[in-house]
Amino acid sequence: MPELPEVETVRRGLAPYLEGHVIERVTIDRHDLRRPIPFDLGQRLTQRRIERLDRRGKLMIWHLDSADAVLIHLGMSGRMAVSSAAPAQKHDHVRLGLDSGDHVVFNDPRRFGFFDLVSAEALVSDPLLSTMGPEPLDDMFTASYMLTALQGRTAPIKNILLDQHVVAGLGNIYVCESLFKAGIAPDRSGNTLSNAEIQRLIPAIQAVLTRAITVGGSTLRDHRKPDGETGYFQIEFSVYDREGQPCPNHPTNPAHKILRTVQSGRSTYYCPGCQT
DNA sequence: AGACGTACCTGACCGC
DNA sequence: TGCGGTCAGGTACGTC
Repeated sequence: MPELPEVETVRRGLAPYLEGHVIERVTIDRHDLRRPIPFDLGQRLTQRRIERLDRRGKLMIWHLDSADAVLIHLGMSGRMAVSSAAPAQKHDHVRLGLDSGDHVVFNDPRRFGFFDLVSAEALVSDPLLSTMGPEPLDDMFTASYMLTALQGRTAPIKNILLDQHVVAGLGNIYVCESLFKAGIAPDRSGNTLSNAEIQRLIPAIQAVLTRAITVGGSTLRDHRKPDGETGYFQIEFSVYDREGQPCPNHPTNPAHKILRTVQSGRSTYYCPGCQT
């Protein structure tokens, strides 16, 4: 699930319950996530105040009143939830009790995500964070940056946009949707994109992400806002998971039926009429 | 270096 | 109802 809009939705949902509050109790269910939970995480988190919630790509970062920061990746199936008091659920790996009486839970059935605690020095050299490409909604993410990034890249543009080193936060859903909006076929080699196409791609990505954040992300199966509500962007998908359905731009034209292909083992949805 | 296949893990869904 | 196969939003690693 969780791509940039979902992580941003979770961050915004959690912030009012967490920022300024003190962690009083830490319960860990199991340590063997994609990154092992540090054995001393409970000790280092207890009595720490959460100063600020941040996000970088698909990573959520909690800045504390200590030299540590919490790094959270939701993987494929991760969720965060806040409640006044709810019974522990299956796959609740980390549970925090706050001074407000609220409980914050990290739940991840597939354990592709992680809940890590790193020092300030380790944060800047973190293998994910230190090599991550620009934030797509930042001024740094421009057509000229992308032109350089695509030089010499023969891989399909779909795969390149999934590469977090090129641009942060895009996953399968938002890459498919952005390429549709930009009118670019997903199997095009990166280095064959024209200037005009790159000029369309940047604002297309930004528009798709911005709209998705506005409506709380996409809920296919797992994604929930911290209050348990679903996101709503899946209602607005143009191509993703819409194989055989009409393209929204040309609903009556049979040459504009959404197709599904597989690229590097992952589903790609696109309109063969609109995307060339 | 870049591209590609595979592995990690659990749950949902489909056909039989 | 149960079983096996397939698929899923992501990243890391080995190989060429």
